[in-house]
Amino acid sequence: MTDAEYVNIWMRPERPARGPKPVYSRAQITEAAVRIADAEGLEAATMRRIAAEIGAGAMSLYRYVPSRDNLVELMADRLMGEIDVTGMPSGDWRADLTQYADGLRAMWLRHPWIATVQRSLPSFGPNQLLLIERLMGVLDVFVSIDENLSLVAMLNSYIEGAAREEISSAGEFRRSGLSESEWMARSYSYIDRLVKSGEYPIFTKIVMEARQPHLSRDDQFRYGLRRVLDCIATALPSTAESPRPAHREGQAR
Amino acid sequence: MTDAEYVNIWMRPERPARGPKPVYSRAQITEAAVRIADAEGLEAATMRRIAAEIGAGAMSLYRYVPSRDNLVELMADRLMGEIDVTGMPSGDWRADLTQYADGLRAMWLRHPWIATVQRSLPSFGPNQLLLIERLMGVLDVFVSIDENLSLVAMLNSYIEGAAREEISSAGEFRRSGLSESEWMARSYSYIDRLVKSGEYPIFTKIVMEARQPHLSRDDQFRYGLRRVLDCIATALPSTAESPRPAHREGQAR
DNA sequence: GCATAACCGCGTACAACGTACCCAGTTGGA
DNA sequence: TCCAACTGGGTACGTTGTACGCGGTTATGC
Repeated sequence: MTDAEYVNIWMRPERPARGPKPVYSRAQITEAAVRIADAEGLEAATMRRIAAEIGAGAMSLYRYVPSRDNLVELMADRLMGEIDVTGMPSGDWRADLTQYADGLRAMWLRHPWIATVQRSLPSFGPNQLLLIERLMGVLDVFVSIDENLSLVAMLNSYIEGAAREEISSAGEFRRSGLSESEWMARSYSYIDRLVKSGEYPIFTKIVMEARQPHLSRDDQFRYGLRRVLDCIATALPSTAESPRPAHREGQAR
Repeated sequence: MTDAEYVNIWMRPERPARGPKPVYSRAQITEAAVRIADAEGLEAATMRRIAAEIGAGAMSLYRYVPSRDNLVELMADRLMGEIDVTGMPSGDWRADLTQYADGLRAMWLRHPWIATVQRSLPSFGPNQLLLIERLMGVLDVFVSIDENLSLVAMLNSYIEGAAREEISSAGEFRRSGLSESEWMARSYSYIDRLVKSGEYPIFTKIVMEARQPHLSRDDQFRYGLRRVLDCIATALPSTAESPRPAHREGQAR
């Protein structure tokens, strides 16, 4: 009954404060779990492993967190806190959204396991909430709330999609157990076979382009981002664009 | 050695053809796994459960598939085959991309568990390859290959992002073990507390809007998609837009 | 025609997982 | 001072992916 009351992690108090003082803390456990996930992937962050990391017994974690799923929620919200959105409705919406985009992408690349946590239901942790307030505050003065939602969703989709692609194509060799060069050698023969078959002309062009990219990953991201921002600009009133005209090319930074 | 040769599922032959005739098949196993995942989520599609579904012993599956991870790859590629891209470079790129977008979104909503399979490395199954050829063929005549990649990535990100949001906000209550109404009642109290606190004005506006949406999910998707297509249009040469002018409003269909 | 190698389905077994349950020790409020 | 409410954590259970090996089946070389 009292347990069922707190289906939501964010409503459950960390410690009811009656018995002996707890030795550990949610923050400490979350930190250890993030550390392990960063180094070895999310599936390596088992309850036993996390407990060992902080020198506790496996079952002790359940004094602080109701389940592993809930701990992952905590981890995800902790990551949201890494994105710097201080002073975010600054007046220059392009600068704000660019800073946010860079921050979110960088966070994904630092913690690629975030791609594997599916929010089965929206989870509004404190960091997530703060992010929503600041980020959506940027366009709030220009457009209606549903227009804002639509635009921010498009921006977020672009960033996450780009990050997902970077993660899957460049990193995350943990799962396969192969080193990067090993995998390259293996998959090369398969891709080579596809190319040589002549049945996939466009795929072949993609492979050739990928072998000799003339844009760095950062630049590719920036290029696509500028396109998305230009797209957002068309949905804003003309008064919004004053600090930095849409058609003039600003420097990259 | 001979096993290590086939790290890639698509290079491993289904059956070496020497011993007795196999009773089952990869396609049959994949089909059963998809059926279970659709009904009860991907984590319910265990090897034992899949085997039981087709009336086989658990270990028999390993005669056809090297590991569960590889089976999931097979499942994902099977899903790609559901998207109708026949005769796709039709000349009307807007119509083509709209059809693709609707198809991909519908597929995601039919198989929400696809959101939980992370391609740790790009997996080019036959259906995936065919999709790439047809889809990227649409813009191939207008732009360079890297521009095409950038545009298609943006489109895909939008579709997947929108689908992810629909899945997490509307469906997928399997994991929590709660019914929809139960969960609504629980989370309502949390959201209500956030709203009443007055600390989150924009979040509050979002909640109010969500309670009384004035656009259906389909329309929301279409609205955002049109914006993305308009954005793509600006990157295309003016000759591309002939069949359907950008500034004239076509009917929804 | 027949031995044999290469396959088949699948039962058993094992390590690793999340976590229910329990117990001894600790502590703040009465 | 006592006891309820906590603490850390050991043991144990059900479930998972899958390594291994068995007895039966079949295409192939002689």
